[in-house]
Amino acid sequence: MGTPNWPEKLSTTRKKVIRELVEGQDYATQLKSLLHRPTEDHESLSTEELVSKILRSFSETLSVLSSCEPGEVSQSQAVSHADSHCDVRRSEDSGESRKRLAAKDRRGCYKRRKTSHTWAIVSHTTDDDHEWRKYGQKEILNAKYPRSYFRCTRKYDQGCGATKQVQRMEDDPQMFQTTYIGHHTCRDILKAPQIITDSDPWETFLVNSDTMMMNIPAGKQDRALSSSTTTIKQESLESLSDLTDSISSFGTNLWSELKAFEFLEPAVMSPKTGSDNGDVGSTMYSCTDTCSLSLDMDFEGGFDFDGSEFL
DNA sequence: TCCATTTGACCGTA
DNA sequence: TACGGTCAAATGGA
Repeated sequence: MGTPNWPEKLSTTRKKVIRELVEGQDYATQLKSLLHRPTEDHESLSTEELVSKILRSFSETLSVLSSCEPGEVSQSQAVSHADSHCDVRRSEDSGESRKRLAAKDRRGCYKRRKTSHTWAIVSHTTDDDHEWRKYGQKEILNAKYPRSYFRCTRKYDQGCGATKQVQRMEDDPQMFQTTYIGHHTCRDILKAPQIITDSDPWETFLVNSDTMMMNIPAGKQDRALSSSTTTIKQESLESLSDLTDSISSFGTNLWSELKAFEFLEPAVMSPKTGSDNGDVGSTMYSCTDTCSLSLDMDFEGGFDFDGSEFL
């Protein structure tokens, strides 16, 4: 995949990402100390302000990273290619036999994404700040309620590959578990990406910070994933402190990853021919704990290198 | 008539 | 081979 301007773009992108992460790490550290000694200190920022700043920092980082993912571009191309294939089929026939022919011809029409950037939230509403179109519903084995499938309405005009799956919770039918797959690449300026309006900062935290959620101490992950946000809100101060520890360590680890990334950039820049479009993210980060947990970016074949480049 | 949703069938992955 | 994700024709509402 030839993306000539990709190195320069990455360079600026990297700087921005690093700046955002450093900022986020700084705020997280402040928050941590604030939680350890919750005295009235009017000089420093309040916890809420700090949380907002951390969230903004990570949102910005994610946004930058996703907007420069070549994989997203290639994905859109793949989509439009597939679509055109289907459209040809669609327009060429009509009548009784069409359905069967069409069904046969559908082979290769779509490619299921393998591992993409996914994260889940549990909420009483399925609404968020994006427009979604429902494209399917499926009964799931051992699940009481069907799962609904949504794609971004900008899929075809802007090639946005974001999708979400919504499933009603079995134990609490009022609540929905929403799984987001992929980040929005559409440019809907009026609607800030991944900001849940009716949520408090911690809910938003879960929405935005899939990678951080992975860093939530074991045992809390499940609760964060499967229980309602109310439960999350009731987390004790100690838990919050743990969380800020996690954020801090996430920032620190990510920082070292990025430094390594920066150091090895020439290798990154050389496209590896003949690779198999594998799960770049996991290969790339399989060397450290952080990697397997964080930055699980899936470049979907566009960012064509693997771990061997680093060795 | 257009657009969103429903639904049955197809297809990829484990 | 079963399950789950996606497609696209059919359907219904505005």
